Amino acid sequence: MTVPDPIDLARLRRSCAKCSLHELCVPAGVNADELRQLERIVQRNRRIERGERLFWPGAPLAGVYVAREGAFKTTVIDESGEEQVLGFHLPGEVIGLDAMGTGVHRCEAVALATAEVCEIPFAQLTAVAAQLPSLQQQLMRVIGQGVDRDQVHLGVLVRRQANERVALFLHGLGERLRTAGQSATRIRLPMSREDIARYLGLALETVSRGFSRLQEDGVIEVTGRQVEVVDAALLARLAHGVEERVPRRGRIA
Amino acid sequence: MTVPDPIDLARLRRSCAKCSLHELCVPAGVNADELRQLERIVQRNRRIERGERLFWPGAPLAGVYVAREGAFKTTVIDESGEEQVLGFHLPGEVIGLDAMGTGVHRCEAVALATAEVCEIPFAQLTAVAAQLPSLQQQLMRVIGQGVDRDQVHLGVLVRRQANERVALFLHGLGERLRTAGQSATRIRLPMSREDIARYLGLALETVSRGFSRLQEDGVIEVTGRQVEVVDAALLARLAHGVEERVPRRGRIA
DNA sequence: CGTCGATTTGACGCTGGTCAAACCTTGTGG
DNA sequence: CCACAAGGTTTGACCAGCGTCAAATCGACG
Repeated sequence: MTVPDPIDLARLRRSCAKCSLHELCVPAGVNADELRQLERIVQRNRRIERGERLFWPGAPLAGVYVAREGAFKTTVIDESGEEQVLGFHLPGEVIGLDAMGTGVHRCEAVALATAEVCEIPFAQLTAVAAQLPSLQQQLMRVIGQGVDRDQVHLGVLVRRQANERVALFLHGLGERLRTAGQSATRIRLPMSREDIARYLGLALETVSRGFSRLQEDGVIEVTGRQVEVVDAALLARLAHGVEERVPRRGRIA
Repeated sequence: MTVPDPIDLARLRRSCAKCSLHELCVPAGVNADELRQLERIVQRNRRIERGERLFWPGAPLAGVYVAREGAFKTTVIDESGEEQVLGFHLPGEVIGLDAMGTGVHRCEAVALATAEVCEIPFAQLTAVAAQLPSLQQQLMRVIGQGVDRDQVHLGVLVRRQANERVALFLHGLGERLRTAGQSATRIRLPMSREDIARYLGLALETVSRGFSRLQEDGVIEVTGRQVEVVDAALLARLAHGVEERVPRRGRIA
């Protein structure tokens, strides 16, 4: 056991944050020694070209990934052959925990743009985690948050109007871009309208109409994949289902 | 360390299976000693009346639960005040892992019928798990399977026609009842049409019409909450989205 | 046997899916 | 640097599926 070293810790934290591993490390619960151990097993700077896959259904869980640059989508093909987009993964967000349960991936992760990822080999992660209760706990927490996100997503897909879904998507994306250290108002979408549609459970034309409608209403400016959020406050309200130009139909008192 | 004791193990396994803890214990990975330790901390036979809650949003994670009798639904209230049903929990299925991430429940669990539950206090579970890597892993596996289920649910809610959703719901329920040791064809639904509707993201009238349609097509016999599956094979096909796409009032060929 | 909530059934209109075509953006090659 | 090609995106027209409102009927339980 060594005495905690504030300077080293700070450097590692920065490096970790830079490498976007902060979801695993930063939110407290991991001390200097543990962070150092974790750092040691991280494999850095693996380059993934646009369209390349990080893993695919049936692949054994090799590791968890965090993009430093670029973006990913995770998808499954349902039995009718349709692609369902489960989620998008921006820099700093953990990818690959879906195989946690079975040890085998059920979805595939595709790079939406050329990406730089860090990889934590799973065997070594569990080995380290087994010796570090706080990391174990942190791992649980990250998984739990993933579940939370899924449930939120689920809530969005059901019972929300198409335009609300689009607004919520854009709003959420902005928030996440902000945490990733990018602008939340000047957005270059890494995914196509079709990807968004398959994420939101809509037809791609409906997504497109949603964007157009938001532009008409002065909420955003759209030019293809370039989106400028003009009225962030309004976007947030629309996302939370507060208004909607057409008065809402019958609702609980 | 004691030598594994097959007789004791068998007894415990049975007891565990009877108590419906099998999701945590049975699927291998837990040996006799570990199972014994786990058994020791299980609190048995807590009685929950219909409508009573096991936990609610904001409640700290006290333990994980498994119903031995009865059934539960887990729900959240979205920001517009609507109740969204996240899932139903039949005997043998673990309840309460949603608080894994944060340590605080985000949903509430309500008994749909008077229930008998076993509780594993969380603090003790983690304490035991910390010393038993295989249990730790098994815990992860159960959580992972929960995530899987969520993603399947998600897949159902999107892109599926209303009638397909109803068929898939009934089919899935039957399968789960079978694993719980009950009949998969003679079903007494513990939940209302409204609960089902809020689970599937439909209006309750649409769910009702879905049941009626399945009856017209000779798939099931419905009398209120009593459902008899007449043609299980057809139900399975409908659930998997094969056929359907039948002209307005035509029967399935 | 009566009451009350749950379920079914009917009628109608809106949201959003589908088909189709025009338009824009981006990348490529001349 | 421009022209062209190939996706990607937008927009329009149409209509069917399903949500909403309303009322009748059923089932559970006192």
